[in-house]
Amino acid sequence: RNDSQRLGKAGCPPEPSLQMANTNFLSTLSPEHCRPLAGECMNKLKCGAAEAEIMNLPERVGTFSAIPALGGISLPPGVIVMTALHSPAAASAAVTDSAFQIANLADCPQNHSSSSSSSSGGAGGANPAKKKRKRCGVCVPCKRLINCGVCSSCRNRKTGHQICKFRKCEELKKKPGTSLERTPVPSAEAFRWFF
DNA sequence: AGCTACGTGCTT
DNA sequence: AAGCACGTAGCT
Repeated sequence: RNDSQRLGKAGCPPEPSLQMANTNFLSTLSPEHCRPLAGECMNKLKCGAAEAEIMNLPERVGTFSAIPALGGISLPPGVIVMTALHSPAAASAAVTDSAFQIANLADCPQNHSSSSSSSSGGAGGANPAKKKRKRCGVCVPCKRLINCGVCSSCRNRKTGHQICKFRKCEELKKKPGTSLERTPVPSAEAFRWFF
């Protein structure tokens, strides 16, 4: 059983434009895709909450007053986006897709991995150089939820053991040590996710 | 135990 | 340099 099967109708057509179209925002609206498709840490409760919030959006999209964290303050969408992206407080009460995923980062094992992995390692980091890096979770590829199903990584999943090329984290593409923690997402990209 | 996907060596 | 194949870390 390959991923495209597990993801249901996931295999998207080879057209780049269509692939961009399925760049995960809409899919996030579906509860089904709320599940950890990529084996990442998606807290089910949060999923449900965010899902409910997202469901609220369409009817209030004019003012975005549906965002509880902002106390019903009406602001232009752009302002909300930027706020959500850069304010941890806003992000923790995520409503938007991007903010939702940022919020989930807080729950990612990588953020408390210092305790869990080092202890579970038995040797407990006796071999830190061997440690696998983890996806940043904020870059565009990381935000993709669906395997394209047509790239070499998808096609060769059995032997290649690689994540879909369109989902390969930008940070992981670089050599270890060449990055400054997390690469901030360009604001233009943020808008793209939001709308 | 089984799965996903990172790291790395080999091949093209 | 890019792609492929494999080992295996990390997670469920």
